[in-house]
Amino acid sequence: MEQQYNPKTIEHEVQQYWENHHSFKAVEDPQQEKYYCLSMFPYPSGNLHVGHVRNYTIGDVLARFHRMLGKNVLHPIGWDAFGLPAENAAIQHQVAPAKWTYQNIQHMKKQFKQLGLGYDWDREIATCHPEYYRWEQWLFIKLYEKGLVYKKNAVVNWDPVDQTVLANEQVIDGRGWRSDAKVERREIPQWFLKITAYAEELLNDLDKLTEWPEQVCTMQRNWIGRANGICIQFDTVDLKTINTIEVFTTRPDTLHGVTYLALAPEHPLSLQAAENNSRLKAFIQDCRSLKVAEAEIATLEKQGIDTGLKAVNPINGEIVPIWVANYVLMEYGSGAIMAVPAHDQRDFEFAKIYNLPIRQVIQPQNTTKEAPCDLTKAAFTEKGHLIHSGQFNGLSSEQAFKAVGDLLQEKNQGKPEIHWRLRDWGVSRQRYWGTPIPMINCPKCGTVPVSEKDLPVILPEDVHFEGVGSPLKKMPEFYETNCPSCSGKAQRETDTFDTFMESSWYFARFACPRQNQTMFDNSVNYWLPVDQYIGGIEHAILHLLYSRFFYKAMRDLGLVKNDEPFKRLLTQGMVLKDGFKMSKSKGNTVDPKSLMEQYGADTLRLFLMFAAHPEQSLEWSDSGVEGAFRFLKRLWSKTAEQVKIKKTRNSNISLSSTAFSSEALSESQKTLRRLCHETIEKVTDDYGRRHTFNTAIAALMELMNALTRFPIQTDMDYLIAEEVLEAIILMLSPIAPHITHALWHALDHQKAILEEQWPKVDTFALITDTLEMVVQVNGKVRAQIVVPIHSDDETLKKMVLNHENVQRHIQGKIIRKVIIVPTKLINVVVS
RNA sequence: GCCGGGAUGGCGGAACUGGUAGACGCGCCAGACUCAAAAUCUGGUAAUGGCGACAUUGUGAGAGUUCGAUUCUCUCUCCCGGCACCA
Repeated sequence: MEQQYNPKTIEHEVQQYWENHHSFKAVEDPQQEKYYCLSMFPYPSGNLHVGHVRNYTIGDVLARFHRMLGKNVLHPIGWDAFGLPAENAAIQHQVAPAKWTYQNIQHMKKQFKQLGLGYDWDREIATCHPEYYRWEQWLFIKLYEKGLVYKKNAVVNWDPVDQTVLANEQVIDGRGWRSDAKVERREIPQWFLKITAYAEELLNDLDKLTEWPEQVCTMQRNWIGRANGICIQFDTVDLKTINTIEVFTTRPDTLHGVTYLALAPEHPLSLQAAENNSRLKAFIQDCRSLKVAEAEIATLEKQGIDTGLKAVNPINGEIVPIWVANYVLMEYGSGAIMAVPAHDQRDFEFAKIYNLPIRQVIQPQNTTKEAPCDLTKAAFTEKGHLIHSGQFNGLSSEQAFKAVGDLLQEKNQGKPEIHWRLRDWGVSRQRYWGTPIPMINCPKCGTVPVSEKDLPVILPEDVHFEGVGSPLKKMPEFYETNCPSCSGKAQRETDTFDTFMESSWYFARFACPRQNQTMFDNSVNYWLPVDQYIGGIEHAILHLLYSRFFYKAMRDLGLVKNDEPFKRLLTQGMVLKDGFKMSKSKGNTVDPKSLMEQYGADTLRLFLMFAAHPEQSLEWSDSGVEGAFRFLKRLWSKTAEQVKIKKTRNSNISLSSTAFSSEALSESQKTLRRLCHETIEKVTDDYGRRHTFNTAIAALMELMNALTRFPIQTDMDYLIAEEVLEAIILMLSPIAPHITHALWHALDHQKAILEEQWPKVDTFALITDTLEMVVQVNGKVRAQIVVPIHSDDETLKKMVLNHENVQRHIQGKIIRKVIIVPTKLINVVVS
């Protein structure tokens, strides 16, 4: 074998070997346990960044590890190919989005191969291929037939100069990014998927996701936001057109504390009131220049205007003013709220600004007298018991919830309701580079879905892209068609789907990506659900929730079995540099290409897995890479040395591994074997259960250090060294697959390392007869003692109290107690 | 603003169930090899005091629970992710 580690030639050769042997081709085999490992597919932006490398290396490590455990592994990859950046590139570089995207895919594919990622390339998919999106169009029509699709008006960011809809990302400080014009909210008809029909199940099934990070489940729970409350009707005073205002509240117990109502600026009554109120009209107009983003509204300085109208509190007949306020969302509830400044922080802030009364009606638990709590700085938002609430005084918040609800229901002015924060999913995008929505607008028949036999509706790829508006709207050859129902002249939808549509089902299509008769065939029942899904924490809500929704909807259409698509989830942290998410705009990207050229893919993979726990954000540093490279070089020369010894020694010195357990081993031999098998135990757990590749690598480095210090003099030394070295190489192979492939071959193995089994723990090697315990006095470490295993408490106590350093610290003091934590620690408490 | 997460040596990080804080790596220091340098190998490396044994302090800040807290509870500061048209 070569004396020098030369990653460039090795990696190329090994990659060639995998290619020639179709090493990663996945074939269904009902006899074998399957393992479907998937990293979230990338958007083909053109350049690979370190975050990608991290994501795909984690997936590759797990796929290779489970393969060595004997499972039938599916590890596919594809491209989330539709999206806004392609349109931007089209404008910037005068290249069609399709061409730009395909070039990027080619480029990134090459880089993925250079990274040594073990994908089944036969299953590669790109979402911009008609063979892919035809099934999305087909599914959309099925969902339409099932009543899960509807059309309604919804607000978008409208650029009045460019006459185009803008993404939130394209609105900067309230202005269009290209035109710099003040953005307006505009309502246009759009398609929606009824995800709220699954709200309950999406919430409840989170409990089944025991192998998901708890924080992701919590975020989804909050996002779905089940709210148990009461819908209350306030009658308006002297108003004929709109005689009630509906509000939703989760705190009916605070109903006596209502001092005003607040309407969203888009609320029908707001608009009506503005008709002969120019100040209000101007205010509503002002609110319209807001970007369509919740964060935008929530961080606003609270503003509002009194409409002059009044409403009646149904519980006590009190007349309260009706305001229009910018902090009330039209999308949530009924677009109107009852304001209780004393017990809601946002209402409190608003009331402070406009000098509206703040009336306490809830008193903290455990307080008996009716003393007002401090409401000068903030609202009291917790539950308690009622005061100043007439007949309800003295009730707890929970009791009042029911009592108030009952009374309102009796008076026919309210009813219990469950509200969801989750809103239906708007899937229309007024953009070119996306899946065409398979709908036809007929002047006679209205909206009609495209016939199944006419699918796919193909997106024309050869277009002239100006950047203002979608080219589809200027292409009669695209939109002019006939109505499937009456055959008369009709027009196609020119909007395309939200790109989250494609990513909500691609994981299932990997089971049968070339199937052109049906969306899925029987192979989905073999491969799904995904056993391990890996992706950025930034996808914790939207992508994962949409995918869960799709899966349930597809289940109800009989397309898949099971309730949840992803059994186990690993959310990787961001790769940061100088404390920021890497992005082109910040100019802080690290190019993996130059690192790969300098050190090779194995070093880059090793470093990324070593630098941090996969779920934590990773602070990039160039210097650490050197250390990973050094480790591989040491492993290389250690193996070369071992091979040399092998050649000089008698060839018949092979012993079966049981021989290692014999009493004949020396202390140092036993110690090294024990460390080796402890390491196998730890690394197996780190890979399989904990997914902490960083600590697995640290353990392998420690074992390597021990091996380096172990002198080889006898045949037994040599055999033990070989056992340890082979264990290190095998356990490192999922992370550094090229070098370990070469080293395994150099150690005279015929089988390729990726066909080998994961090393097994020899429990005999773990046996020891002493252990080290820590001795504390009053919780401070004062000594370490080596004790025979299974020592009884009395013996331990005696040993500890006789210890010189312990004696010094307990001298002249009274021993209060001695705490013994078996196998770990003894704490002497004195005073 | 709301929801979720994070903060540990000069740096990246480890400490899994409340039990030796700083594993492993980087960097730095010293030594070996070398005419010299690079590479490589060996040893040291939280701070303070001490020749040393050892002692004191120390995990963003402040409080609390406990024999014992990086770990649990509360309050706060700063940073990161998401907030429905970036993917």
